[in-house]
Order: sequence, then structure tokens, then C-alpha cells
Amino acid sequence: MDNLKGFHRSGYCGIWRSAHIGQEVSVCGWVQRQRNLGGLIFVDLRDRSGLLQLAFDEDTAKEIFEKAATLRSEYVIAARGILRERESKNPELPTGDLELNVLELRLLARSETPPFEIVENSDVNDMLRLQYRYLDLRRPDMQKAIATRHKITKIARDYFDEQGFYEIETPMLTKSTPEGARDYLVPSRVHPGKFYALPQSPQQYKQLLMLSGFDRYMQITRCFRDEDLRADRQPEFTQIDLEMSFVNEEDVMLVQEGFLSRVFFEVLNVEVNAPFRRMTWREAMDRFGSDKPDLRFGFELCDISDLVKDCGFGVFSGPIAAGGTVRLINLNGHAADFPRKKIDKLADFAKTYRAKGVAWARLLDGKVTSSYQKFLSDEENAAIMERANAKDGDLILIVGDEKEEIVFAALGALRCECAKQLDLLKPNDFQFLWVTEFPMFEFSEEEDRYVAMHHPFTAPMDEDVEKLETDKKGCRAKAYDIVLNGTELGGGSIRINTPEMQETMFRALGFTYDDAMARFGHLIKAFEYGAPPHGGLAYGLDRLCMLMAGADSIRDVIAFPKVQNASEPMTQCPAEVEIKQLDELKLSLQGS
RNA sequence: GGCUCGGUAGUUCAGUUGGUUAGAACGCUGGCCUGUCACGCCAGAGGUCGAGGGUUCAAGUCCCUUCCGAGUCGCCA
Repeated sequence: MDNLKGFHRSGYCGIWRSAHIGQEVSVCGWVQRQRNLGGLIFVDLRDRSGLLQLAFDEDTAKEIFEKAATLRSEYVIAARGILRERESKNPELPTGDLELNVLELRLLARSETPPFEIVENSDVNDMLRLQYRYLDLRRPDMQKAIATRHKITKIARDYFDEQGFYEIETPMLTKSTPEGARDYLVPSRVHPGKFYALPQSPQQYKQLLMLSGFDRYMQITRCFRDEDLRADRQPEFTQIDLEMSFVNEEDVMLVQEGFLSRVFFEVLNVEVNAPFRRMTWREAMDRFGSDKPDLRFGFELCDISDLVKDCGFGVFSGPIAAGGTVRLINLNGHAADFPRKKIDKLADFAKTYRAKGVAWARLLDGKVTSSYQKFLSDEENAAIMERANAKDGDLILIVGDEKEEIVFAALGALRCECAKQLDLLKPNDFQFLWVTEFPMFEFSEEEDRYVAMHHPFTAPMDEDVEKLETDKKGCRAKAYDIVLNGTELGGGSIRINTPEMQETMFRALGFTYDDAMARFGHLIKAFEYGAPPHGGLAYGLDRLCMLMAGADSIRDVIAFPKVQNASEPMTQCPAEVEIKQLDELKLSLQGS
């Protein structure tokens, strides 16, 4: 085995072009592939910049040629030589016009045959990829995704610095606040029986920093939530966390539009149109059945409750009588794409969102066929088609339920599913949207009370302050989400900044004074010392990277992600610990 | 916790109504080869069919249990 003594790399493999022909250069990397033609050997050398072909021929010294013959995939080597023009060029490679005529070859490390090939777009089982994540990360698409992530965080730091934000770190060991997601708990050796919690977000700290007068804060920080995973949810994830003083909603949104415009232009060369569209939460639900609508396509929702409330068809009239709603989407022009079998599949799909079923109507060649026609009068049938603005070739899907959130969830998901099946979701079409005026509260059936939809420090809208204690359902918050193509990229709010309002809020949430003091006493006390009006926002950095890298899962933009059961296949954590460690912490396991 | 889909060679997959010795491609090993670049040609090795149990003359295939993964609903202030 050789070493690097006296060897100095002159540059990455992928940077050399025709202009460098004749230069002596030194490169290092991994053997992508060795092609031995007998009296002639080619080696593709790979590093993070790309590939360079090394050539060994009759002019090559015998011992170097023999060493080249022993090279296998993923061996680590260093080579020095003269760049020369290739006899036959490879237009597929940026370095395809040249090759390195090797004068010196050093073998730095051998490699076992990897469990999968180190190539772009390899179609390998996720579990295996994650067990050998260090090899998976060698693949060019993963290298590119991680590099994209670096660029995004670099631009975030630069941009927010230019806008006057300080990057300030907040603790990882914090106090558990049972409101919201489950916390990861950390036991304390010096405080037996007491626990830290890993932060779900730096929310309270960043508000205190505003109170301390830092005016603008940012942090790219890890957050932790002990909940079930999804393609876009990991138990630890990264936020770009921001807070600003003396601002209203517009001020916050303006700064974010500047950031997103810049990051999309500098990373993807995409010009996004700021200011972004704005839509109230209510409008988003009414038109798209979702608080994070994908605006790349239509198929908007349409309320027909008033048309069918007295009809003889219980599937429609029943939910309305029970205080619910009946709504439809029109898949304009796509009736022919959804034969009966596919509609049945869509109905099954809708049932996963707790819809009881999907009624449908199809207008083809001037003829209407529908699943409910015979139960309604001609006038009622016609009124529905008219309300849906149905034209020839249209397909209408109808969902009714006594709970409007089920109708919204089912139709909102159906319109996305249909768009997906119709291939209408163009990955390079970036449709940003601010969703504003979120409800202050939502009813938690589990807790049988209203809880804060965002968090209990969110300010109510000025015109809804009186509703805090009288009309919780109708009370809206100064909260906003930034949505991109159906993904919630980030969310934030203007915060409460007076102890009087905070007290009112806790009362509205049903906390006693003692409850509130026990959980948030530090914040309540702090707010007695002059908190500026402030607000902010936090991005899910992983989701932003996922959308910008064109990935399907945030796992593809996280170097070492976890799998669905929240474990990590490579290190196999979480893992058992020694009894001695538990004893030190004064912990014991149930049943042991 | 629920639902759907999946687990066969190192990898990606095929495997018919249950029926001879479980196949292909790529990869790997050995040999040949002076312009390849998905090099080519020849030869070869490689399988607890996720695990356990059952039905059967016979199970990769059918049944039960279980483990693991993916997606999703619940959950995620």
C-alpha cells in the first residue's frame, strides 16, 4: 500500500478541460471502473466533482501498468500524469475530451466489492442504502443533493445576515412542554427523576431573544419530535428559524419572499414571482380542501349543499341535515381518463380519509351518467351540473359528510391524487402561496377541549380578540404558512407581547394560572419586562431541500436519516444501554 | 394503533392451476484481448426463496403466526 508522502493534489478530477491539455496534474479519488483491454487499461477516477479517465498503455512503465491491472471498483488511488487529448472523445463526460497519461500511481486503500453499484439513479432497496449510507452517499445524485443543501444553508446565512439577522444558538437541553408533539426526553444524572427535553422548536427562546433586544434572530437548528415518520417527516429535522421585532405579518412575509426568490434563483436559476399569492385559510379550505393547496392545477372544490339539502337521496341530504356539507370537484375534460374501475379505486382512496364514499357524474357525448341520477329530480341533477360548470368530457366527484373536515380532506386529497394520475404535477413548476388567517383554535377530541392550532403564544387577529373566550371556532390568528406545490415549507405568526393578552390566551385554552405558571412561567414573567411586538417563521429546511433537489423524500437530502420505526439502520440506534448507565441515572426498566 | 403494498443470488427482478435440479440481467471470480468509456469474448462461483408453524405424496407458490421495509390514516401545538 502506498501513502501520500510528497504527493500534492493539483485539483479535483472533474475540473479539467481541453485548455489544460499538456499540463502535468495530480488527482485523487475512487476507482469508478477499470477497463482492461489487454495491452491497454482505462480507469475512470471519481471524486465529488466527477470523473476523469486515466490511461495506461505501452508507454506506461511496466510496474505502473501492472499495478493498474490490479485496480478494482472503489479502490482509493492517487495519480500524477500529463493531460492529453483522447483518441476518441466521450461527449457524455465534461472531461470527455481528455485523459490522464499516468506517470505515477499510488494505491492508497483497497475496497471490498460494495453491496450495490456506486452509480447515479441506482434503484436499490432503501434499507440497504441506509445500512451502507456512507456508500450510498458516494453516488453522484446524493453528492449533488447534499451539495444543494449546503448551498441553500449558505445562502440563508448570507441573506439573513445582510438583512440584519444575528445567528444565535439556543439550548438543545430544554424543558418539556407537554402541549403539542411528544418530546424526546433526556435523563439527568445530577437530577435523578428529572428530565430535559430535546427542543421541538426554539420557539420560546427566540421570543426571549426579541425581548432581549436582538431585534432579528436566525438559526439553522435541529428540532426533535417523537411522532410517527412520513416521507416528509423525520424525528429529527432541521429548521431555518427566524424571529423579528417590531413587525407585522407583511413585514415578515416580505423578508421571506426575498429569501426564497434569492435561493431559487441562485440554486436553480429559477425566477419565482414575488410577491407570492395570498389566500386566507378559509378560502384555501373552501377552494382546495387543504390548508396547503397545490396550485399547479385546478379541480377546485364547489359547494352544492344548498342544491341537495332537500333532495330525496339520503347520501346527500343526510350529512347536511346533520350540519355537514356536500361538495364536488370537476375533473375538467378528464372523464375519459377515469373509467368505472378507476373511479372505484378513487372511492377506496377517499375512504382512507374517512369519507363514506364518492358519488360521481360523467358528461360524455352530451350524455350524463352518474351514480346518483335516479335518486334526484331532473332539476336537481341539472342544477348540480350547472353549479359544477360541467362541460362535455367532464367528470365530477362528490363527497358529503356531516363533518366538513372529512369532506375537505377527502376532496383535497382526491384532487391531488387525480392530478398525480394525470401527470399534471410538473416538478419544475414552483407555485408559492401564503396561507393566512389560520384559526386560533382547533378542537381536540382526544383532550375534549380547544387547543391552540399553532401554539399558545400566537397573537389573535385584532378584530377577533373579543372572540377568544366567546367564539373559539370563529377566532382567527395572525398566523401564516408558506406553501409550495402542496407542501408546507414553513409557518409562523405574530406573537403575543403583553402579559395581559398572554393571560387571556391561557384562560381561553383552559389553563389555570398555576398551570400556565408551571409550564410557561419563565415566559410570562419575562413578558412583564417589556416585550416588543414580534413575529417570525420557521422553515422546514429538509422539505425545502427536497423540493429543490427534486427528491421524493426528505431522506434523500439528509445525510444520515432514520427509517419508519425511527431507528437508524447503520448504527442501529436506538440501542440498549448498560445497567450501570441506568443505575447512574436512577432509572429502571419496567419488567426488568 | 389501523389500512395498502412489498421481502426469491451481492443487486434489480421473473418464477404459470402447488409438480423434474429455482432462472435472467447486472455485479463478482478466472482466462483472452492495444482505444475503451454500460468495452468485448470465453468459462465459473454464487440461493436457510425474511423467520416459524401448518395443509399436502409434493410448497418460492396455499393457510396461520411473526419480523422487517415503503406509502398512508390517526398522530405531528
